[in-house]
Amino acid sequence: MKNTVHLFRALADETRLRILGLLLNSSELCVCDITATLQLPQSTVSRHLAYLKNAGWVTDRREGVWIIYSVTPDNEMKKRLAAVLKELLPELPPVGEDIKKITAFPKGANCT
Amino acid sequence: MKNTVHLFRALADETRLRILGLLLNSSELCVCDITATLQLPQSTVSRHLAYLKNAGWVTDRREGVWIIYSVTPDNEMKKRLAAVLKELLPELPPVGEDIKKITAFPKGANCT
DNA sequence: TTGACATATCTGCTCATCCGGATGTAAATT
DNA sequence: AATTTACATCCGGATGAGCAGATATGTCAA
Repeated sequence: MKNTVHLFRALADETRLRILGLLLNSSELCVCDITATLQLPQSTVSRHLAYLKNAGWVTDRREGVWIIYSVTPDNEMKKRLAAVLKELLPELPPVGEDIKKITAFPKGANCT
Repeated sequence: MKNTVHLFRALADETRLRILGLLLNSSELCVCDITATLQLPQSTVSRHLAYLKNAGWVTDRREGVWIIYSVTPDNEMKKRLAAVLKELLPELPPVGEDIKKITAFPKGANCT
């Protein structure tokens, strides 16, 4: 139960919904691409990614210099919710814009 | 977007998930039945119901002395989420117990 | 109209979370 | 080893949410 509450609390924030919107539609992304897309301080993005990771919404893996995040629903509740979010989040104004932005530049374009 | 955040924030609380679990499986309930089932102070239940109402999850109507609450998803996001919650919330320990409790006594049994 | 009960709101407090700059850490390249 | 790049964490302040007791409102019944 506490996990479920934590799960929803992670969704109760605009920045985190934008991040999830991006990740659900891009399969995986590094922190710098997300930061560049959202136009927010890197510390803010990093903190929200940590929150999502802690709530079990995303996992990260290192690939050379970068740390790659992706959505990995590990139970039925998350899977079902992820499906709904993937479909409906892009209809929200900021998320739709974000997705357009990130598909406009090639992967890794914002990392040196 | 702010509505969506508010929507999820309403789900990020154990008491409110329990209330939704009850309402989704009982179609409609008065406050005193909910209070009796959850074994929480009436003011607490009332506050959370107001929160759910404000977030657009439930609506209320007066019927004599009682105020009857029910879940009324008024957009696609809420409809899809409600479907997931109706199916999966009962699997969580407190919600499952609550539903058993409320089906055990007849409607209105807790109101004078 | 008065009393009793169901429900809502007010109140004061605590605690969690948010933010962005600054600083820390880890890996990779030279 | 030193530097650079990518990312995480710490700090201090501000805001907002949660809580439950106390109080108010509204409805019915006598």
